[in-house]
Amino acid sequence: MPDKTEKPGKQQAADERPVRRQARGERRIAQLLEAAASVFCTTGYTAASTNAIAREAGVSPGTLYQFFPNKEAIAIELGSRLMHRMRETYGEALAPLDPATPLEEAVTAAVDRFIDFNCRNPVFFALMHGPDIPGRMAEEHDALHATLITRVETLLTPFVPGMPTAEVNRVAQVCVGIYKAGLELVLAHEGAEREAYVQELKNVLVRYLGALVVD
Amino acid sequence: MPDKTEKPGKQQAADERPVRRQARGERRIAQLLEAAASVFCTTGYTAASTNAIAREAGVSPGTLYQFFPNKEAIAIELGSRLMHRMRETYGEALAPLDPATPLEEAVTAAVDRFIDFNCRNPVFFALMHGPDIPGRMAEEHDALHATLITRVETLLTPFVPGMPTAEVNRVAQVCVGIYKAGLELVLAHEGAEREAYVQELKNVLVRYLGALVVD
DNA sequence: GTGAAACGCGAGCGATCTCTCGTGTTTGCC
DNA sequence: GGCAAACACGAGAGATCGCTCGCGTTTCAC
Repeated sequence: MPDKTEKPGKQQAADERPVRRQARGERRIAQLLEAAASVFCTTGYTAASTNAIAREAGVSPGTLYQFFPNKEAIAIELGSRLMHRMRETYGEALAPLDPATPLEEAVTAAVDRFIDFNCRNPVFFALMHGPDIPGRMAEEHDALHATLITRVETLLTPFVPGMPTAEVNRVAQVCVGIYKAGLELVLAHEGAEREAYVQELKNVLVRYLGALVVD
Repeated sequence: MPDKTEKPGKQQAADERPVRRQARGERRIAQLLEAAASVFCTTGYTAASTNAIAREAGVSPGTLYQFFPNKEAIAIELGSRLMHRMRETYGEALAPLDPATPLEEAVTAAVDRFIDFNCRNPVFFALMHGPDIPGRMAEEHDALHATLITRVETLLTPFVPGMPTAEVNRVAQVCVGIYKAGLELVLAHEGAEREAYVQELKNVLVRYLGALVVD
């Protein structure tokens, strides 16, 4: 039974009470989500135990379940807040491009933004990457992936005017795949080495897409 | 306590008996490994239960533990046999290249071979991909990854004569990352669509590496 | 044929994990 | 101040999983 009562003041279906949160409760929720992020990062979702999350947050298991109906809901809410933060950080993300923008610049901007976000929020990668995502998490995951693909497609379209949509979709899938692989390498290194991998990721994308543009 | 007694006739350390396998036992082992491959493919390593593997193989849990000391040993042995099959299928893998071979041909040959192997043995991907690999599996994983990187480096060297080794290593890491991402997309599709993704993967690698060659 | 060892079974032990429940404390509203 | 609801606790119920153990069956060397 999912708990939609994180925000107070919303009317519910007949079988759920509003549960008016106090300031203390909101603080606990934030605390628990932060602890969950930490635990998910180090052990992954499935291996993370709710008791470990509660311990990390310095509360009892019972308290955790005061705010989340189950372990999955923690990850869902965490992912949701991450998505929200991502949207508000980048507005409409890698969106507004006048067709005059050169490809290299567009790729650089998009990669820089996403890499930056993922470096600041390593949980994002941990939640998205694992094959250990159960039930409703998978839906959320697929939805995010789909919107990402769609956005890349619209980003791509002006650069490859005559390409059939099926092929555009394929190219977008490949781009996202490349980005994920690059992100993994980037997160695995630090400092100058990390910067070098970022540059390499940009190179891969620019050269791949560049060949399609002049084609 | 790891069990090195899969092959009969080997002398052991003082604390382990040889355990002379009968033909029946070898058959059971193959049966169990096949079942494990199936279960690992559908649920991943950590989520796979030894009881499920035994059930899939049509034997009791006790019988499974007659041949494997623990769950990890199953994955280890499975990975080991997979590696062996890979080596014997491709000899020294993507090895002998006279320097006259054009880049595109080299990439095509290497990608085709690896993709083919991974399509025939989907467990390989399942075992390598998950972040859910515990203990000694991780070592095996890292070892394989390292040898793969090294091989790609030596493959790469004749094409980029003046490049410093650190950069060669980075390029190899990127290539392997790209391959993994491409493999995931390839395995997610079938028929003509799959072929198209294989071609796209080759394109990415050729264009990325091509720019380094003429550089 | 006979004995030893390999094979096979399945109930169940111990550990772990998710989630509950009874009880006590704090907070906010009148 | 008083009361209802939100918050907090932690033992433990219930389920699952890896793995064991005792005992019965099959195989094989002699």
